[in-house]
Amino acid sequence: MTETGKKEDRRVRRTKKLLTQALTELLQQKQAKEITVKELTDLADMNRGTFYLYYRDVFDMLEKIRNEMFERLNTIIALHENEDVTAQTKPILLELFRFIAENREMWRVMLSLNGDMNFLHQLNEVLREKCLKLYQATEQNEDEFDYRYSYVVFGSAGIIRAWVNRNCPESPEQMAEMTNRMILSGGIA
Amino acid sequence: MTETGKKEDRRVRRTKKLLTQALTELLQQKQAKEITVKELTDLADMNRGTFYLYYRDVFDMLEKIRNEMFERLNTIIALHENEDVTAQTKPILLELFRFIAENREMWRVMLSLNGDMNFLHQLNEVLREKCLKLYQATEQNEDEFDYRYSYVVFGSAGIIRAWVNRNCPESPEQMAEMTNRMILSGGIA
DNA sequence: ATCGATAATCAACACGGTGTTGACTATCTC
DNA sequence: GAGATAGTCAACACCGTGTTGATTATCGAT
Repeated sequence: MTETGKKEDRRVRRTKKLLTQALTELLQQKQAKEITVKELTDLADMNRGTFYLYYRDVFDMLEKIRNEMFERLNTIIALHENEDVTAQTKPILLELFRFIAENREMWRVMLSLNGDMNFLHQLNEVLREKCLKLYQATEQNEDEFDYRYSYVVFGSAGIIRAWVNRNCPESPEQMAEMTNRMILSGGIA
Repeated sequence: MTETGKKEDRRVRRTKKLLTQALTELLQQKQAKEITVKELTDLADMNRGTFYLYYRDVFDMLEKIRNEMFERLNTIIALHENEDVTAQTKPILLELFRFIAENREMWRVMLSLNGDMNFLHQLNEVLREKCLKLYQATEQNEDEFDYRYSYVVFGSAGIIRAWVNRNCPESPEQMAEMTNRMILSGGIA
């Protein structure tokens, strides 16, 4: 998707960075739907027309940022392609929580009240294949898979949400262990 | 919140109903942010000004509909106030899934791509107290409660989402049993 | 240091949805 | 039937949008 092949012009990097910072700041205060291009560029202190050089509107910008994050997430997942899915504490979970901690502001915003269902949906898509393998390794009741899978992925999103909302006090190691435990042994009992 | 004490004028009921129908229809096609008051009232075949008699904008309308739904949900939950939380298949879960099936269109929209994080958040709030009781009955590790609770509620939301997306092929009884099982015995194993 | 390329600025524009107004007409409740 | 109130209609100023062309500032590369 994104042409990261050639390094961008310094001015372009600067502009996108300023806009992303401004958007992140505004998303702490209000929902994306309430954010206008005008106030975004006002906050970033740049001409309104500059915004349209890179994004169609605020939601398009949000989508591009989201895609960039999931591209990186996919890279991480791909590195664990041939991993033993029955291992006790999954290294991939640890990597996931480390990645989240590094980008905690964006994850917090995305999973917050002002967040985005698309983010949850995309998270679902990314983890689907991975879950399928885990599922096949444990030979479960087949027609329930969609529900089990939805339960696990959404539940994990809930954990992540609670974690980033508290600004990640626990270590990624703790979180990976806990999440793995909940996935395997259930939420309550 | 909403003054349901006195019965509304027939004209008011008609107007709100038409607007709600139009909104539900439009939400199947596009996101809330893309829906204008103009096209909403055009579709409902009424004067644009009439909309402003009851709602500030499209999102305000969505919020009022959401609140109304959660009011009814709270009523259901309150009826199960003194219930044995250690029972095998929880009657409250059954009631929940029946309620969802009756309002499946709205739940589908609310949990869809075009949905609303506020809905998830409000669902969290409503089920928090109930989960607390369930938790206290099983005497778990205390400092993990927030995470366990988030996992269970979000996970359940995932199940609900998958269910309404398929237009509820399974019965509420089946779903209540399955959800209860996943909450107690985990997502995978 | 210079030069060609291009990013960013600025002013200006038409467009369309917004939210509100006042006068009217239609419909409801009692 | 009478008084109250909901809905209609036309009109209004307002504001953000998305785009334009001309100008200036900054970049990367030689």
